[in-house]
Amino acid sequence: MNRPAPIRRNVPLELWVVLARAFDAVERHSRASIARFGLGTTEFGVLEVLYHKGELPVCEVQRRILVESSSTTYVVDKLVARGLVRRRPGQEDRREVLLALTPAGRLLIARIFPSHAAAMRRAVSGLSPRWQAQALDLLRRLGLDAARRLHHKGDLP
Amino acid sequence: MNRPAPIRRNVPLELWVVLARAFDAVERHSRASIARFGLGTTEFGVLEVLYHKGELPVCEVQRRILVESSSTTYVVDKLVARGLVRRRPGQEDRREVLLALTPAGRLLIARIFPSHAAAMRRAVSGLSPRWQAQALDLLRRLGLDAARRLHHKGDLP
DNA sequence: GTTAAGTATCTCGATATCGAGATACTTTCG
DNA sequence: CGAAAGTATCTCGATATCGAGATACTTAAC
Repeated sequence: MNRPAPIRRNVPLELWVVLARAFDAVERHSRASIARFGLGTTEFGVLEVLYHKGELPVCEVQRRILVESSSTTYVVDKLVARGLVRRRPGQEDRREVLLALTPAGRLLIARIFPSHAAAMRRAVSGLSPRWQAQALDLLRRLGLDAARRLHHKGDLP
Repeated sequence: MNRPAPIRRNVPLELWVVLARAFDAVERHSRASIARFGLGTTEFGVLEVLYHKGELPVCEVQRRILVESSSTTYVVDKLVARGLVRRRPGQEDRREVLLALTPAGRLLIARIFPSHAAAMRRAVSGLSPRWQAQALDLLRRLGLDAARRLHHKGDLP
């Protein structure tokens, strides 16, 4: 009935599993925190990036919040409808649409961001600051390399 | 033009960002690998857990693949329709529905799993085995603690 | 033993996300 | 210049996922 204790198993596969689990658990914290303010995580992401970076073209926002372009349009539509974000045609590059917070949007995100940041601090507080920094470094390397490999087509034989 | 080098900024928030980015990048590898076989990641997840654990009640499968119960029903419906999985009423606990692979399902997952595992090995190969083990440990601690905190209601003030 | 609370599964409606393709503009290069 | 390739955004249809609630069964409490 017992399998013969696969001591050092498949580390890469296990790493993928714990990565997914950790992301899921932390993301639930994020989702719950953001839901307090009647926003979805993607909507919050747009507000937050505009809050910290100022006016940006849609494509720049899209790259930062990790959703496809059609979803970005959808979410921005909702934020514009709620009067939190405004669109403006790009000046130098007329393909672009520039996004910025409205005063109402700025007010909202300024009010809720600190509380959300605190929630996220608690969410990752299972690691001490020292280990958080270590995890930060490892995850950055892992993510950058995996992203780089996505373009190397040779990977799927 | 340069900001004054915010040397050690908000580590928890940055950790959350790189966690999300790393998950996204590795998940794209997973998705691309699985798409080769005409399956979605959740469908693959069900096949894989039944392949490695044998017959299981729906709730057990659900816990492992990290989706809500209604989505599990939806995905299992599709797999049953394709003849890859079968349902069977639970014996001891008659609330349960037991899931198991059909011969066709077992054949399929046995055929594709090794190739997918290889793809995931490449996806996380930005870290050496030593650092993979370190990341595994940190992510496990991070995930378990974050999951534990989800029930502590005191966290959102 | 009866009731209450808990758990497992499923149904149904709502919605967030995706992917393919359309359009408009920009950059590159012969 | 002018064509071709590349990029930014949006539209539209399809679908995966969720959340609330319904049903059936089990466990715990008294």
